[in-house]
Amino acid sequence: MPFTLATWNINSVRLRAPLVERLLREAAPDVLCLQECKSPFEKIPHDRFRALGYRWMLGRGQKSYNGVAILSRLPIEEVSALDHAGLGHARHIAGRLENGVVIHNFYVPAGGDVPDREVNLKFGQKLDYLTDMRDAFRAEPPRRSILVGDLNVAPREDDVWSHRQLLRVVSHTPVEVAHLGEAQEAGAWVDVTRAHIPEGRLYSWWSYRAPDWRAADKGRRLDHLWATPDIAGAAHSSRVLKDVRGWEQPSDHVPVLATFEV
Amino acid sequence: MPFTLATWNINSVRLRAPLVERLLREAAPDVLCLQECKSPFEKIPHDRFRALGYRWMLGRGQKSYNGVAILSRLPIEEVSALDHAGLGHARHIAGRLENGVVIHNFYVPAGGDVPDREVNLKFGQKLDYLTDMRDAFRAEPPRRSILVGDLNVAPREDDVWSHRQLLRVVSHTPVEVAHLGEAQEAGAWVDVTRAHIPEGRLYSWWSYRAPDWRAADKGRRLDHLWATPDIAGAAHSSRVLKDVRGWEQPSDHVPVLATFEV
DNA sequence: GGCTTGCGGG
DNA sequence: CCCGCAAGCC
Repeated sequence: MPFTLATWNINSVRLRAPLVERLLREAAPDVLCLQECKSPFEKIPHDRFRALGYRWMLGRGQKSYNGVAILSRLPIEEVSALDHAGLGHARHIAGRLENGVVIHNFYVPAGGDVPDREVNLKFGQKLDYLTDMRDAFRAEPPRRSILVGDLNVAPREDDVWSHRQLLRVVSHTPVEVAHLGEAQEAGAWVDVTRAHIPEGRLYSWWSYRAPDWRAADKGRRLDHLWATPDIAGAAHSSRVLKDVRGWEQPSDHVPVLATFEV
Repeated sequence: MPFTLATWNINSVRLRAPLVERLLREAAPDVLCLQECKSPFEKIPHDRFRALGYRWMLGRGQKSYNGVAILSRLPIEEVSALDHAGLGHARHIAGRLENGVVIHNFYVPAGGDVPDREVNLKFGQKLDYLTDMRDAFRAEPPRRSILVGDLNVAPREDDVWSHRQLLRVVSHTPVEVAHLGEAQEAGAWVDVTRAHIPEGRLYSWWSYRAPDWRAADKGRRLDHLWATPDIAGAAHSSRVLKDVRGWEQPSDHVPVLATFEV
């Protein structure tokens, strides 16, 4: 049975519940992974999503920050909720579908402004978080797994609007790209999105600060969809829903999707 | 030439600029007096109102609190901006139309929770404000004048949903009613609204706290429209636009209007 | 219950 | 530029 998976940094799931509903209606993924819910888990309006067929919801929440959730119209059971780097943040949830596929939903720390762990605690935490991801995948190599989320790193040159201008901007610095690469390699994760769309600039995030986001197009690909090699070949139809950035009162991120024939 | 005057506590003129525009379109008063603009005067979006024909705007503003303005499609010139009770608040503006009629726009202090000036500074300031209004009208008796605004007192028994239950609630206590009465008497002000609608309960404010404001109907008449005797007889068509309380994202106050044949 | 600002965070 | 708070006020 094929299933479609989507990941979306929603930037407040309560404020943007109508947008979530619209995505569920229009793109109709079987599973939707959300980040930056900015809500205690109990206060996520599951009823509104259940009414559209999404009977299952897993996640972790906290008051004002972070928060991840998995909405699903396929049965899914919680597998883990990891606290990498010991931050005590709601940044990960993992669930398993009945077909045995495990879905990891991550919200990697943004890392603050200055890309120097000596002067910016948050940058160090981001690197530590990615290191802990790597170590966890080394300790227990994932199988039949999918990893999605806002990883807050745009690894490739064509994942940003200007490689040169962003080399010292948090999200595209070489040290972050290296850390993300090690986490990816440790799990042998295949970048499904780029496997399907290997050429050309591809972004999933455009800052709120540029009002003419579409014209300027100064985006970054911060949101990722990975799979382990044993199921990566079953994936197809990767897409990044750029138009969602133009919806009414949008998130600054857009959904990234793929379909798996498993 | 007849002209129609409206008064409305807007509770943030910037947030509710669309509602102001709707009132200007649908009720089309010649002059609209606003209170609780909650905006520096320069930041009031006069352009949007000018586009509807309201070329003149007078007022006083401050950052977060208070603020009064007069929008007009008739020429109007500023006459005064009084600081009763020495509070340094933006609570009064007065202008004169070309026909000589002076319009006073007041926002009387709400007065806090406890109706006792010994324990509640704000209640004392409210009484002092009303006393200063009285004294100013005694010192210079108004002629051909209109006074409107949120006076934050519901003077009559049928100006509140329950006279008995509100006797010790700020806005309807005997001492406030007496102070307002002295200010009214000092200017020989005619309560135009009640001259035209003498019978029955009449409210201009419903708390935000009751979600079922229309069913419960626990209102108060805090917003007033007065005129001096020399022109009060020229007034007609008083109305209180109760439906405005049901508009999208409403103010807790509704507009009060009258037309003058002067 | 809803407005403002200032804050921390993106 | 936009989010969710925490205060203070109405």
